[in-house]
Amino acid sequence: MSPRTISESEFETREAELIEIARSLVEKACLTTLTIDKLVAAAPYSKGTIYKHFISKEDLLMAICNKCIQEVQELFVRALNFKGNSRERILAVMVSYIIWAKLHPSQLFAVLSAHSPSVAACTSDERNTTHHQCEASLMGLMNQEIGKAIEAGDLELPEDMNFEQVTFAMWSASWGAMALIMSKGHSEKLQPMVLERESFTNARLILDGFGWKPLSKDWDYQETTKRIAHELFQPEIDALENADTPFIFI
Amino acid sequence: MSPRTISESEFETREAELIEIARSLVEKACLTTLTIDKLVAAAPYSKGTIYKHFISKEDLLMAICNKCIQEVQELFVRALNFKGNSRERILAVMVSYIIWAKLHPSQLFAVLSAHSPSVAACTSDERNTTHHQCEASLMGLMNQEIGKAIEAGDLELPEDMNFEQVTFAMWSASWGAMALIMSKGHSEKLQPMVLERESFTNARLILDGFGWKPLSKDWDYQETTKRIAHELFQPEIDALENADTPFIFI
DNA sequence: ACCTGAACACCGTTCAAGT
DNA sequence: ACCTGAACACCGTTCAAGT
Repeated sequence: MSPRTISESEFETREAELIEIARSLVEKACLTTLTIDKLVAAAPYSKGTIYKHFISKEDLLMAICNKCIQEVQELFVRALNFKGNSRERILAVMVSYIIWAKLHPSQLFAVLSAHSPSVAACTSDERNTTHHQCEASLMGLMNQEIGKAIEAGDLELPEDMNFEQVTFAMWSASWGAMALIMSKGHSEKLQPMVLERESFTNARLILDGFGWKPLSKDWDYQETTKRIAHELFQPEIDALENADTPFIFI
Repeated sequence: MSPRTISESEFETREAELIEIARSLVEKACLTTLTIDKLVAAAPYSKGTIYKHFISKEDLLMAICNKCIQEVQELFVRALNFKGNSRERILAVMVSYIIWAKLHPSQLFAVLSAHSPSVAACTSDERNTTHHQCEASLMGLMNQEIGKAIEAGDLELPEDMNFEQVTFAMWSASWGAMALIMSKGHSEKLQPMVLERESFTNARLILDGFGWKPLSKDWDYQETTKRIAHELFQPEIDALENADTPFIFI
């Protein structure tokens, strides 16, 4: 093959291909066993070429994380199309996140791990920028929904808070539940915790705390959850069923 | 020195010493740069001896984590002695946790990192058991407080929830806020988030969601926070001030 | 101009030799 | 019985040589 300048788009295609291979390696084994050597072995390119794309192993991890966030974003968009009130749509987002996490536990671990100072420290500036854009985009979807809820009269923004803080409250509560439950092996105390139930509990408490209507006492959100699953995520629900990690309806 | 059998207590003393050296290395630099080689260099024992105590690097990390949890537990106990109502005592626990995290950000990172399946997988059974005991003990303190709150008529246990779930809701919401804020470098969206404010917001929402009295609208918890800081943690507050990472009163 | 893979450095883990 | 540290294996990163 004669040497020639590869175009930017070819470069990007190759990068996407590498990220997919890396993700499949994570999926087949786990994040800890992912090495650059294994990526080289699984990819049709050499080590040097791979280091043209990722300046470090952490950079690769962040690239995987960003791809995951984009995938989650698609689910969020689908969730926000749910025909219902504003709080039901927020619940749909929660459901979609939980479904994704249960479908791809190893990828979730990549997302969790990518959120550590040591990873960001070894990541290229562009990748970091992209990462922040990905997260800002997710937050933007939520902020938009908050605006709609206020417009609809379902929510009153606490005077000393902005949209980002409201989103952060929901985000961090979900994040904590996921991180603790999904990351944990066999803790006696955490064993009985169920991701679906605890996530919904957190969401319910936070949303009731905001006075986001309809309050949990005034609405059957269990019924809403069933509708969400059935109307928006039936294929994913079936996939979870087949993988013997069924979605638990509380 | 003539060879002789070392006693169990000598062995434990040596282990505690090694853990302290490892913690000081983490404190001086960061968790990522901690290596067994550096521990060997800093400790008066050889590599082989260190592997008598820790079956892997992960085992050492878990040991550090457990020591941190014990330290946090002492702060919790102090917090629960606060003279006030049940919800104020819960707030005192939150304050103590935030203070510890701000005093020891690198150690917090060790605690966060230890909570990952890959770490638990490479940890000795005893260490893992101890870890679960440490966390169960922390949860036990909270559960006890929940019992007192119910007795005092401040809280009504939701019929479909047990004590552990109530504790988990508070724990996971704090965990998520800490993990996201402390682990993050310079995200534009997360930059404006303030650990103290966001943690208290989460706690307020969760506790209001439970209907834990006095509700935030009926009590000046900002005043309580000041009292907690002053009456229980003045030395730590001063230390934070001197470290140029002051505790932020919202 | 781009790609390759040998070479290097670092670090977690083991174990034969020593006391 | 206990300790030591050289040796090994693995893996992230670089760069001189090749096309």
